[in-house]
Amino acid sequence: MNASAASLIARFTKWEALDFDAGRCPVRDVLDRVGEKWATLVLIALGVRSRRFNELKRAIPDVSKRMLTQTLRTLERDGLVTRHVFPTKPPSVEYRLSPLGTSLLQPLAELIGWAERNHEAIQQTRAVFDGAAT
Amino acid sequence: MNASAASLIARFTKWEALDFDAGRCPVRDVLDRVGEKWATLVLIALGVRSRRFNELKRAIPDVSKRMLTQTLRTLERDGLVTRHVFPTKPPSVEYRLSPLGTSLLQPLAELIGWAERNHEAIQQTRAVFDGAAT
DNA sequence: CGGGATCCTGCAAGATACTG
DNA sequence: CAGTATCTTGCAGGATCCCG
Repeated sequence: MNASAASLIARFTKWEALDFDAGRCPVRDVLDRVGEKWATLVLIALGVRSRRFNELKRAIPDVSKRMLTQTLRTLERDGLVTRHVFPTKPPSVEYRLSPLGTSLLQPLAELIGWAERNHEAIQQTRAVFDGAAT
Repeated sequence: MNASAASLIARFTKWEALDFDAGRCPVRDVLDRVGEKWATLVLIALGVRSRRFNELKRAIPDVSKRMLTQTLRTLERDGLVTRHVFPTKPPSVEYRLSPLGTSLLQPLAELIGWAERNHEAIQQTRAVFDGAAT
C-alpha cells in the first residue's frame, strides 16, 4: 500500500460516512471515458502527435468512422482534445491533445503500465478459475 | 509530458508500426474492468478493509445484489479479490483484496486523483461546448 | 476528406421474485 | 446471510448509405 492509494482509501471512508451517491460522483465521468473502447487509444495516438481524421483512423485500424467521430466529439466536449479546421479543398481537420488531455496521459500511462505488467498473471488466474468451474 | 507518459507513447508507436489489433490487446481487459460501473468502487471499499457481502452492499448503497455478485465474481476470476466462506449458520462470506488487487489500487488512485482535480474544469468546458452547440 | 443519418445487435445493468 | 433466476431496458458500438 502506497501513499496515493492510502489517500484514496481515506477519502472513500469519508464518502462512505456521508452516504454518498455513486450516480452523482463526478469521478464517474472520467472512469467512463477510460472504459470507452476507443477513447484511450485516441488520446495516446494524439499524444504521439497531432493528427487528422483519417490519419487517426489509420493509426487505429479497427475503429469505424462513426465511433471515431463520436469518440472525438466526446473528448472535445470534455476539453481533452481540440479540433482545428483548415478551409482547404478538400477540407482538412486536425485534432490535438489539449494541455488537460496531455495531463491525463500520465495517470493513464501508469494504469496501462500496470496492465502490461500483470495481464499475464490475470489470464492465468482466469484460466484456473474457469477450469475449476468445470 | 512526464516519463511514464513518454514511455507509453513510445510503446504505442511500436504497436502502430506492427499494425496492432485493438480487439486482442490484453490491456483492454483491465480498462474494461475500470470502466465497469461498480468494479472500482468495490476494489476501493475492499481496500479500506475486508468485508462481507452485505457489508459491501451497505458501503455502496446504489448497487443491486445482482450487480454486486456479478462484479465480485469477475474480480475474483481475475484474481483481484479472494472469497472466503465460513461455514457458520447462517453462512458468512468474506471478500478480501488480493495482493494483485492491492497493487492495482495505486494506479487507480492516481487516475481518480486526476479526476478529482480536474472534473470541475471538465464540467465547465462541457457547459461551454453544449452552449455553443445551441 | 471529414463527416452525418439511420438501422441494428449485443451486452451492461436494473427490477423483481425465489432459495439453501 | 448470501446469493440465483428471470425478465426487461438503455446504450455502446458496428454496418451501411449519403453529403458538401
